[in-house]
Amino acid sequence: MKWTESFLPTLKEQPKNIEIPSHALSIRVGLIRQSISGVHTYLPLGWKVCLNIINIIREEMNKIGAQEILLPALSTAELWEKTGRLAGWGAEIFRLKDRGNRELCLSPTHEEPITEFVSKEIHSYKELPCIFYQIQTKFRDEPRPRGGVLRAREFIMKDSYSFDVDEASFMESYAKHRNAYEKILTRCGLSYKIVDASSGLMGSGKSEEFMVSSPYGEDSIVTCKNCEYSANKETGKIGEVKSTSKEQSSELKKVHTPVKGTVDEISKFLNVSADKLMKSILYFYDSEPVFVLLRGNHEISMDKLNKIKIANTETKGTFRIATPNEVKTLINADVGYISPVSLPKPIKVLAANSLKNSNNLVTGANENLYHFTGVDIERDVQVTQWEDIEIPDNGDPCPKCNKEINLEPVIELGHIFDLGKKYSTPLGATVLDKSGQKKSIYMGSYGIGIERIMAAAIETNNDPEGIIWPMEIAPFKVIIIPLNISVPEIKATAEKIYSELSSFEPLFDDRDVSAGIKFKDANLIGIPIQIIIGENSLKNNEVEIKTRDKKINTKVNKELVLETIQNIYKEDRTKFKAIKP
RNA sequence: CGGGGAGUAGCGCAGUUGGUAGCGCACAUGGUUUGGGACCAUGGGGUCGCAGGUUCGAGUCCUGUCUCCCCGACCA
Repeated sequence: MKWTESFLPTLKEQPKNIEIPSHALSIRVGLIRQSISGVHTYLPLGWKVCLNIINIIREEMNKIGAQEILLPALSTAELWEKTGRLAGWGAEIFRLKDRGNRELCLSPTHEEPITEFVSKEIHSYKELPCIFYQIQTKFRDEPRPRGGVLRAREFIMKDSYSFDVDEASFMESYAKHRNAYEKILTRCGLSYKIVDASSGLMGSGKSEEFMVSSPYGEDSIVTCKNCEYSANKETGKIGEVKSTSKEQSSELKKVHTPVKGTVDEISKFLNVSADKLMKSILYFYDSEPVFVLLRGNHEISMDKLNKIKIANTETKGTFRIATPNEVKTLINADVGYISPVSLPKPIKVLAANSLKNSNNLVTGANENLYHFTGVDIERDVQVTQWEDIEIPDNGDPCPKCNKEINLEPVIELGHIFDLGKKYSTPLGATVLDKSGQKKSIYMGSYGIGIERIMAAAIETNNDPEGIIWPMEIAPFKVIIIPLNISVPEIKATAEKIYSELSSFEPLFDDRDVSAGIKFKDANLIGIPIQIIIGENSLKNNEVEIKTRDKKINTKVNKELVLETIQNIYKEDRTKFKAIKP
């Protein structure tokens, strides 16, 4: 491709109001332009990168026997009602009406449409296992899009769905996907972590996420400094606190705290650290009030809480935080001044494991503007149940080895789910098994974000001058830079090299502009290999070959360019193979 | 949804007590340049986010509204 025949709008200036490096670079390099909040146009260069990523994904999906299809983006609201997800997605699902006033939506994901399709088409266990995938635009009305394509309202996802007769067979489909995802991300030049995750709205069982470490990531994972343990912050377990020798318990005392009842205010006022505060939050478990106790420096994990069954109740209920009015009525004090300590009528107490054996704590005194100090949880609180209900924090003990864990921000690139029969049962996707029995199909779903891969690749491969594309997703592998196109010899050499290298998708910077502009642009766009043709080296019949990652900077005879480039490319392939056999 | 900020040329910005709409870059034409974002000359480009209002007169003051960005809440 010749530069003068291409649309490559690079920007010299940093776009204003943009904080995230990959976002700013995407704009400066001319990969994307925002249309409306969270919705983007892909320019030729950006789309080329997306297509490269898509090609890798296609190859790896086809290798595991998945078949590509294309489901519609539009579906009826009714379909989503059948699985309860219309309400589950809430405002995040884009909805519209057709001319016949029928309620439609733009699919945010495709479990429902694919399951409906399969329910009509697949009837026998002999047709299973089966994997369908598609690469398609998804629509999610995110409350706050950010970071360019990192969190968008319209984005491209490869989503696949596996259909198996039983769990054992599903496990194989799942393992195939897990392996394919590892290959995809490795080929995209990313180093990733696979962590246990919360399946949230999507699934019912196990799920795992593919994460890339980045300070601009919106998710967090916990990893152990000592062992292999890692998980999403939401689901990460907290180990049992070591029974360290506990300090002498002081007497329970009621103190005047004429400040707001927040952890910050109270810890500042009493000059105690947040971890010495005991957060007491009133919830309703169905209709029964329950105190939930946390350490002051910890947050509750709703994901964990929702999995807990309160002892001696028959069925699993749901938790709902009490309203300020309900708190006032029940306790006669405001939120921030309540606790289960010295309550006239007892309320069930669900306490976080991290509070075990704790003493000299501060908590609400059930009277506005008063707190207790010297609380010993064993002595002063009737805990009915101990559970792991907190979001882990830096320094908490690892659930596997009890050493310290570490919180780390990450970008989520992929998420794979064990769906079980969550969709097949309500939508009637069944097969007849060997004995002629009707069985709901065992499903899995697997998503990976195309633009997020692009953004993550930029986020983890850039320097102050621009992007450093990983070879396989680079929009061009090679850029040919004749320093002065108006010198006939330079022009002729450049053109010759350009045609020699056609198999490497070279970009030929044939603009008649100063060398500085060409160097800056080449570094900004981040094409992996640069071939520089200038008068100085041409005197010795040589041209310069540099890699954008600065590892190679050499001069070679102009007849040996093709061979040199082939070697550099081969070397890069070897690197890829070395990471993942 | 809460808090903060911003909308003036394609991009980045200035615009004083209300008085003819500006600068840099980019763009076009001609010329000089050509190893790290060159130079000279000339030129095109704006209903100042939108709608009302005050005024002889509004980019500027008032009211409403839309959009975008940042922090938080929420969220595969």
